[in-house]
Amino acid sequence: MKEVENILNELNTAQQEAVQCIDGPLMVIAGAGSGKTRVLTYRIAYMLTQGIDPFRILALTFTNKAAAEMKERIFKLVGGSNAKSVIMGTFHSVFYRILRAEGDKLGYTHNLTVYDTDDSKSVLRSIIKEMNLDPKVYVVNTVLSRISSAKSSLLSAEEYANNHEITQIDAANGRPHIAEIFIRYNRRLKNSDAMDFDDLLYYMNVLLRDFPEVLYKYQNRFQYILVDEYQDTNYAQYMIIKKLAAAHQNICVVGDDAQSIYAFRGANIQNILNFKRDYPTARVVKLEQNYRSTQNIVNAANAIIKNNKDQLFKEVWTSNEEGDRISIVQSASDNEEAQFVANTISDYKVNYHVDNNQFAILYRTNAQSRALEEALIKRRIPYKIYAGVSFYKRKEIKDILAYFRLTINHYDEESLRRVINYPQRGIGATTVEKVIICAREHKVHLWDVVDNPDAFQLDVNTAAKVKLQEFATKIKSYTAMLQTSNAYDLGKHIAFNSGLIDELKSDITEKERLENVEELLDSMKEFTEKEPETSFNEETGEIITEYFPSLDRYVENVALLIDDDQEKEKDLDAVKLMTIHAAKGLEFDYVFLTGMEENLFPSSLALNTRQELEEERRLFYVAITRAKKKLTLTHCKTRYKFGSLQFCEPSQFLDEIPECYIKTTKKASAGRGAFAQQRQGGLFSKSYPSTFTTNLKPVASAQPKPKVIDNPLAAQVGRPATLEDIEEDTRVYHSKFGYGMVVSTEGEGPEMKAIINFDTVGTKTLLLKFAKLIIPN
DNA sequence: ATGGAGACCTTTTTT
DNA sequence: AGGTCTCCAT
Repeated sequence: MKEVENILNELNTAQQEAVQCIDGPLMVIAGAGSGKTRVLTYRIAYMLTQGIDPFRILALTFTNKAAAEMKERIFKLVGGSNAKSVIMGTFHSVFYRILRAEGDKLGYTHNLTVYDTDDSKSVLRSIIKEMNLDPKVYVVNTVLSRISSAKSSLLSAEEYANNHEITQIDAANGRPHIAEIFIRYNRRLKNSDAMDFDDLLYYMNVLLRDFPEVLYKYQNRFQYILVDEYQDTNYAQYMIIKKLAAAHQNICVVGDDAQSIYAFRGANIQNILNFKRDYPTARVVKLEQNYRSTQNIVNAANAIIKNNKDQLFKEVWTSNEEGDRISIVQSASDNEEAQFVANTISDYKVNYHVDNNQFAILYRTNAQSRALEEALIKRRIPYKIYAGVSFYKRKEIKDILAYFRLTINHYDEESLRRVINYPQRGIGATTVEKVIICAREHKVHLWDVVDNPDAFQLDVNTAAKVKLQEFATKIKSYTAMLQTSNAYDLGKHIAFNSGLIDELKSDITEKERLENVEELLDSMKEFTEKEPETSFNEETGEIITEYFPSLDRYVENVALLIDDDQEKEKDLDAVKLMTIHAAKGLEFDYVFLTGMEENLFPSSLALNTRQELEEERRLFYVAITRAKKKLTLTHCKTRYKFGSLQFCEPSQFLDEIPECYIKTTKKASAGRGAFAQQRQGGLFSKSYPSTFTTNLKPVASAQPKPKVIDNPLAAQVGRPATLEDIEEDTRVYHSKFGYGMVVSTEGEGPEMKAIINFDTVGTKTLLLKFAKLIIPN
């Protein structure tokens, strides 16, 4: 174990203060790149050197990755079982563990299943169908988000239904039945002995609220609480923390209000802004020295975030070198933007011998990745996209996990429905429907009917009944093995015995899915052989150092896991592509932030309120502060959106960067005037032919891209027209028809048309997205 | 039962 | 454009 002095010597003054202040409430405002994780881990290490019992320390994170990383780093600092024994994990996983132990008080069992978002949606779909509601009105996503935010605000379904304000909003939106759906949804989950993600927080609150002895127990257990990313907590999380910390007040929250970017998921920035109000005696430590980025980047980021009203004061600074100025580059189209980025990366690699993995290309929306990918492929630059479906959300993985879950919990309705006829075993949709109706009529579980159709006078033919019972028998045979076979043995048995493996093998195109199942089995093997982590019995507080690695243990662990192949990713030398959200917490030498355009970033959907715009600005702040050495912002004049070509204006955020940090000057005028400005020069002045040729094999989807609107005449006679330009009596120039006057317009957005009376060729009706009109000088 | 055509809808997404 | 969902035809 490291000595106390050593731990403290590696920290600056503010960091030391944050580390040593272990009693009483503390808020650490950690600016970007200020060594937040370092403080968190050193703080825990420090506490351990002070003789604090690791079992008394609770550290909550938002991601499994963050928890794992912290664990590893603490282990390196202090080593041994001490580090392992700190209760560290995501909000959801820690509370899931507690709820499994205490859930009987709320009418759940210790086999409690967690439904992920897909499961929730599937339940909702079936309820909406059962209620004969129009799925086009009751859009699953909308309904789920209503329910989710209610739960995050600790509103029960009944309170929701009885709240006039809420029901009136729903009614006004034409969805008066959401409250009823909510009630049924909860009932369905309860009946399945399942909780969704929000329930894990909601019921943890209920537990602490309604059972004083439980509250007392955990207040006593967790005498030191640390919360990472506090700015992203929602109300439910906030309340849990508040209740747990109420007795001892040893609560340390770490975060950065400037990096709060998850309001759309219920995160409430007020939690961090109001910490002082909640804990008047709280100490506040600000980590303001940035160790990551150049002065230009840090200063630009500071200047931008100043435009937000909701924030805590802090002045981030760095002693790093001044560095390159920020480049702003305009391209004619999204494809050219992508080519520019790829070419620049190539240049850097050649000139400065930079590895691929020091580059990141960031964007606001996932859809933007395609053009970038194609350009990188052309340039033969290895890349990896960080997005898409996580391993545990893949169909084949969910299928096999559904078998596991059903084995453990027969009442898990979603799992039952998922696998009852997959692989096909002659239990068709009609039979399943009848089972559902029958179960609802008798108010029993689907499983009960499947297991014993005759007991409930199920109205299907004998053959179907036999098949149902065969299925139930099969599952029960798995259940019987839970105590005798370890997770790997049973998992493998189920994979083969259920027919799942054969099903995947039979279809040659499913090879990847088969491999994924094999990978899952590998991970089960690893789990089975792994030395168990120290745990403790929630009920008795007894420390458990050994347990049988059974399937239910495995599922418990995997239920809330997302990342899988972190290890592989670490040494992968590839350019990284991801959304800005996904980039939070990461850093790269060279960052390209693409699509700096109005309506894309900031998103057109975030322009309604100041709060929304401020969140976009924080997102911009996060993006900028990812860069260590060099930041390049790109935007283009046209971009394909939803399949049609759109004109784009530079993002208003570009105007917020003081010119002294920008490589190429940018005139102050925003909006129209800024549109035609050229932003080239310096390092990026080199132009690349737009028909960049290589002798490589063509890109996967090598369809010829529609020719970009890039009219060379524009520079001579005027600027390209935007949709907003076109109105009655607007004077325009067309490369083929010459000058003319707009007579009238019809339609909106990409489909907007204009009737134009041309001086020489007469009246024409033009679809504006194709017309390449120019506003004459 | 199963698959193909067409309609529809697009932000971000730690669990 | 592209993915997902629905519905209809086979």
